[in-house]
Amino acid sequence: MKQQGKKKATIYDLSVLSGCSASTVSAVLNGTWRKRRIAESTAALIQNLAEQHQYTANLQARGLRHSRSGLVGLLLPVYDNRYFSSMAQTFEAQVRSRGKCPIVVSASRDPKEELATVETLISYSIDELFITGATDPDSVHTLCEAAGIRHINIDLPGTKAPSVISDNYEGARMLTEAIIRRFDATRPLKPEELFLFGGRNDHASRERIRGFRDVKSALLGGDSDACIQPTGYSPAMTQRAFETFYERQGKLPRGLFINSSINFEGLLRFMAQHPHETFADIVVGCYDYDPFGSFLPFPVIMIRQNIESMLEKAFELIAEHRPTNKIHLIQPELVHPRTALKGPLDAIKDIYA
Amino acid sequence: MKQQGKKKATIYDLSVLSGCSASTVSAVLNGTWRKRRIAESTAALIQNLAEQHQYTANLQARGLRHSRSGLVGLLLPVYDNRYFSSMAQTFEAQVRSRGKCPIVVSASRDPKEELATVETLISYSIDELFITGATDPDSVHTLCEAAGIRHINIDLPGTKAPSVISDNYEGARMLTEAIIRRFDATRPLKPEELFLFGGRNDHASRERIRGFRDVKSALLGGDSDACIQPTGYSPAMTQRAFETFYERQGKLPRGLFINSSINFEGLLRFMAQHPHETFADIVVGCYDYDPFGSFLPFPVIMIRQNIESMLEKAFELIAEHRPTNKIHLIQPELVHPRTALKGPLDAIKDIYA
DNA sequence: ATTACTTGCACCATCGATTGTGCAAGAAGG
DNA sequence: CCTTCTTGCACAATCGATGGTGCAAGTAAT
Repeated sequence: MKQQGKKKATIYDLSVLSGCSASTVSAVLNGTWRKRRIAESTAALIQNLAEQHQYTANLQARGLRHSRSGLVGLLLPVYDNRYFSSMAQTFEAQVRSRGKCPIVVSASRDPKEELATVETLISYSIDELFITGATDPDSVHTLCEAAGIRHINIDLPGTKAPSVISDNYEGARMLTEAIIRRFDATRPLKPEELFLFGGRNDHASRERIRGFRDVKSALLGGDSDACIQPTGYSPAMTQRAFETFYERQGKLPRGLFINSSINFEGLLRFMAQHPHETFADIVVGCYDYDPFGSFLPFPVIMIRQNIESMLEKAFELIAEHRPTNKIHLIQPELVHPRTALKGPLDAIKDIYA
Repeated sequence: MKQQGKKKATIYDLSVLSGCSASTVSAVLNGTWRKRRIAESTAALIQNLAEQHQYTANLQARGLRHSRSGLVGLLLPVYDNRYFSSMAQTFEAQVRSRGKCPIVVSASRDPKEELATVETLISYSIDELFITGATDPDSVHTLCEAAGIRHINIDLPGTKAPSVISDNYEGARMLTEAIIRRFDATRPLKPEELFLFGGRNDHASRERIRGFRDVKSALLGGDSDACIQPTGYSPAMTQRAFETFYERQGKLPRGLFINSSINFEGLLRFMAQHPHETFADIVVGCYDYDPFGSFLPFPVIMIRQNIESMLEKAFELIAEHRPTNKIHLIQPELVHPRTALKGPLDAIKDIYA
């Protein structure tokens, strides 16, 4: 009974086969048939036919009719690091558990790409959009608004849409303090030995920098602009910053606050060019958690953002009838060196076969 | 001129505004207007209106008409590791460069979820589907076949659809040999000191295990089944395998072949429970590349699968009119310890602002 | 037997875009 | 002035699913 290579069966095909009208077939197959007082026997007949012919609804047609698609989108800047890939993984699970279909797309932190991508998603009548790492959240907001699409910002505070953000200020404070305290009282960290690398002029970076400076000057004093080295979210730029620093100073700072795991990859590239000894005495704090990063040969303290809670809260907010544009803060977590946390992959069953 | 909160403009709205028919509007906006001999001036008028009213086509309607959507799908098992997240990242870039819209979904290595997800994608009339890490590629094939959707397997050899796979056998050979040669001639690795952890009964694992055994018995002799410890693709299971081994032997094997970075995370969890000294003398080979993994405190040799080449080849094959079901092998690359390779993120421009 | 419901389903417009076809007005040619 | 093109566009069917409305046949009530 297979339709090999043929077109897919439609309700019209089943309508002819069953002798019923297309609307009856439709009602039976989308579950509204009791409401429409279709006879039990008719329903059974049609359901059998549908199964035999492997009927599946054309969701574009349904979406066209409903102006909704059942799709829920997640807009990411990139996939290829543990923060965003965990985000995607968790998002998928949560959307599926709500009976919808998750769609993940990335826009490479390119404002044009972002808008084009969002327009495309809107054109497919996605029902909801979760936005994270957008460079221009307010323009994205404008598009969604115009199309009447519910949307929410994650870890980026748009002024116009509700947002769930990680408490970057507090996280940075915890991390900075942990770095400082990690040093022995016999050879404590001096103010000119603590630097921040990475980040750019986005909200998250600004907050982290603020937290870093506040704690640094409180505990060590001697704060100056020189200890902040923004490099954008680029491994190559970050590597260059380390090389430059090293050339000038002949060594790395003993205390390193790295703004994200992407920037941390810049340090890896630097490491590949220099012997082990270069890193004998350093302590790294990285704002992002990567399980492998936690086990490097020097102490790496990490901040794990609470992705599940952020998404959970986001789903909650987006479901509200009239979401307010308030900003919801979620606390991140400090992760000590040599720690392997469970992640979204642990939720996946993998029967060894 | 913004349509704030209103419905989106359609060709009918523009039809009324311009005084032209909807078909004329459609032709102008989809670029076929020259072919339809629409006057230059009419086109300009309509294009202006479209811009003023922020017209964007309803892609569900277009897709319904065309039975195509412009979407290209990638089916992943999971997002949250560097192999698959790199795959997603590279896929996105390649699809975009071809003017289509990439859609990435994961199915958690669950056969049911896989089929359901593919059915959903088919229902949206996706144009092409790239499949990787599916547990049941042949069923997926059957669905695609029935719907007439071009599809291709990546790193998993379906018998029924064309496949591009990584040369897992050769990769495993290189990796095994590199592990063995890493040991000093003064204290060479003995056959009972080399173990393989991870993997399950899928094609990739089988090939890797085959390569491992062949090289091991050739170089060290004394092969036995005991040195293969399959644990599925689960960090937790892998950790348990290490703990069990450690309890029994009082130490880890000096040579460790780890089947994937997911399994490597099991080793991280084990590491968290044991002091540094436990790992003083070991050499790890991991089949998968993770930049952070490459810099752990002991030598980690990794295999980087050539994702760009695999996808490139896949795009080439899927574009062929009549693709043959042959299997195309792509060579992976050995990565020495302490190596930070460039990745797909380097292609992303990040102007520091 | 007449009125009043209930049951079970068919009819048809609709969502927005696409495209084959047809046709009027004007230009060109005889 | 009468054909024959060409130009420029309108008409209407179509993709597949949905849901409001209408209506015949059957049942119950008076």
